[in-house]
Amino acid sequence: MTSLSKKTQYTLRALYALARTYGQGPTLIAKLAEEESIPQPFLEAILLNLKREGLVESKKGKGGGYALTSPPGEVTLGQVIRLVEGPLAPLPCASETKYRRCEECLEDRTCGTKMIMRQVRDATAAILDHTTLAQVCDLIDETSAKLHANDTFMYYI
Amino acid sequence: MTSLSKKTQYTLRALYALARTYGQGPTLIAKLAEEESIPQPFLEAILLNLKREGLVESKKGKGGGYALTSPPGEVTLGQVIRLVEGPLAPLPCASETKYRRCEECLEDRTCGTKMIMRQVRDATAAILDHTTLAQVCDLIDETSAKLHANDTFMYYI
DNA sequence: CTAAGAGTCAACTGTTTTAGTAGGGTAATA
DNA sequence: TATTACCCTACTAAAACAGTTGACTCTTAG
Repeated sequence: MTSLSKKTQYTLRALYALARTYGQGPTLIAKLAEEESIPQPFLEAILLNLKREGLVESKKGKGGGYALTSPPGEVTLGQVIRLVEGPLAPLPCASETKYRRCEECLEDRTCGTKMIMRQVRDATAAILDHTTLAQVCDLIDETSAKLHANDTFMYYI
Repeated sequence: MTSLSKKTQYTLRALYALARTYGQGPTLIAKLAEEESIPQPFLEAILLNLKREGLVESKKGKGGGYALTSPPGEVTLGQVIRLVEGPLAPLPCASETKYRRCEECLEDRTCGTKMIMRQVRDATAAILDHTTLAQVCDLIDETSAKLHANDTFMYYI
């Protein structure tokens, strides 16, 4: 089921970075690509896509770059992943936002797999639609802080 | 994220069918393929794989066919999906059963995406590892019964 | 008003996965 | 010993993934 593509991982990493500099002006594609180790032309395509979807805005010319359109606390992972990967549900017929009848189940209403996958979708959406970029950044900071505290502590043993 | 392949859907359909005839002797590949609308050579490969993993057993010659190894109440969807699709986690580094360090996150311990995907994995596993073939068959029967009751009811309005 | 900075865009390419097909081999039973 | 039925390898077409190429256009400073 490994379903998060590299593209989505790149997208999320780029957005975490933009979240951290929100309100401080635009960031260069080149800088983002460098710092997050993402092939620059690929990142360009990714950001362009996010721009078309309204998640980020861009500025051309000197002092240009990309920035989040909304505060990081208002962007959920669910939104982002849906933009890049499509529906969260493991099957199109189990999707809430983009339901598409499944070619596989002849009797759509009594497809057992579908009913269970609907539960999986709901559980996944409950997590991803309530987790924002800001929360992820905080989580990363907390974890780093704890790790560092432990490392420091180790030296004293 | 649509991550359930046709192969897995076929596998599950075949297993539901075998679950319904558990204890009544083996079922022919040809019959399974016909009834579940699965290309027979593909189904053969699927069943062979399940056999290697110990989920089903086969008998050759006249009166042969395939049957579940264990009672349908003891086989979970989690087991089956892991066999066919691999780990339930959206990222290899978020897997409990088959952890594999992620090439993408330089600092594995502070990867935000990983931490959230771990939550998604846990929620998914909680559902799939507690749902058995028998439960799915029951769910299908109940749903069919309700649908039929409604259909009948409609005629009386 | 023009040069440099910086994003925009279409089209192409190599690799991997998916969803099969083809065709013969092997074991069990009547 | 013929028939039934599973076993196995190898091949392939199409789609998805992970990029690359190269030309283009807009913005701003000087």
